[in-house]
Amino acid sequence: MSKNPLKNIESINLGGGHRMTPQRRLVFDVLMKSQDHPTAAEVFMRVKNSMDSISLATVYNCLDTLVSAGAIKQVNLDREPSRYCGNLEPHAHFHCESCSSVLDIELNEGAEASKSVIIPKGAKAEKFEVAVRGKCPKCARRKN
Amino acid sequence: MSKNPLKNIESINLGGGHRMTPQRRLVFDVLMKSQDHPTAAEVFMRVKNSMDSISLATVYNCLDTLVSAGAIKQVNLDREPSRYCGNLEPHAHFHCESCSSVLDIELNEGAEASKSVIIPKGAKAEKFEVAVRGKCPKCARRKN
DNA sequence: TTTTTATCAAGAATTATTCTAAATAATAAT
DNA sequence: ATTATTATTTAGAATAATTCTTGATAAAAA
Ligand SMILES: [Mn+2]
Ligand SMILES: [Mn+2]
Ligand SMILES: [Zn+2]
Ligand SMILES: [Zn+2]
Repeated sequence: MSKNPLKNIESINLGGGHRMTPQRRLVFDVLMKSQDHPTAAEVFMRVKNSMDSISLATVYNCLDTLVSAGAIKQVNLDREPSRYCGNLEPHAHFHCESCSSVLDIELNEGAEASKSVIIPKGAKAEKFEVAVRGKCPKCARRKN
Repeated sequence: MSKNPLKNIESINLGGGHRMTPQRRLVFDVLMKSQDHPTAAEVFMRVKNSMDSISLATVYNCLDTLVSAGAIKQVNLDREPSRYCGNLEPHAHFHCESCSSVLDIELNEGAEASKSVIIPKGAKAEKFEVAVRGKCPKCARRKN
């Protein structure tokens, strides 16, 4: 069973006069099938299998549109290229320091991240993000 | 009272045959005096007041060296330029979405961020980071 | 002093991303 | 159905933060 129960892109409303297009559909589909948080360049390579004529600029455009529409998420690690995530469930990310892979991690109900920090008086906190870095299971078990 | 009780750079050991130099001292001093998480370009401008001949490349080099030595921290927000922080106490960061300022926020003792996520079996978590984004007190009170 | 090593500075190179402009396609208006 | 409007795609140029290269300088070691 896939973690991302294949959402039908037809059901996704992009809003603001945005059209559903073959390119956007393909980019979205790649993300729904991916568990590994691909970069724009990786999405580009995967989409090219279905549509050889697509350009990298279009992939960037589609990713931006889908992120704005809330259909996918953008994941930023330190100084590395942005990665994209098709898992819309609330979750956090684990960044492996040796292989740079990104894993979804579940949030613990009851232990909210919002309770771990003290928001300054008068500030309006809108989003809490927890990131963990370390070694992924694969890299942790490797000797050295 | 400053939040960063002016650490004497002489007392900082950079390790690995790294020398203390006037440039590194100045960059460090700027960070100790700053509460606002300046970017490399901002550090550059501030350091130029004391040493007009310093170059941006050197500021980048000094910042990297100081970060590696653990004398300062690097703070990365989404796709924006890196910022640097002289506050070595454990703390988190609040990113204002309207003015892009970065504020230190305190960690709540007892409600650890590590408890809010479920680490994958076999992974070695080394660092937990909580980031909050929203509107800083100044921007929140402004009538839109 | 001579040799070695680290650092600095200027500018070139890199790289992820955004922008520009022209072509194409979809939608709306007539 | 034609025409006009608007959105989209594409290739390539531009941008911007950062890193790299290289030739001085300077400090430390021999
Ligand atoms: Mn994810
Ligand atoms: Mn800070
Ligand atoms: Zn790994
Ligand atoms: Zn603000």
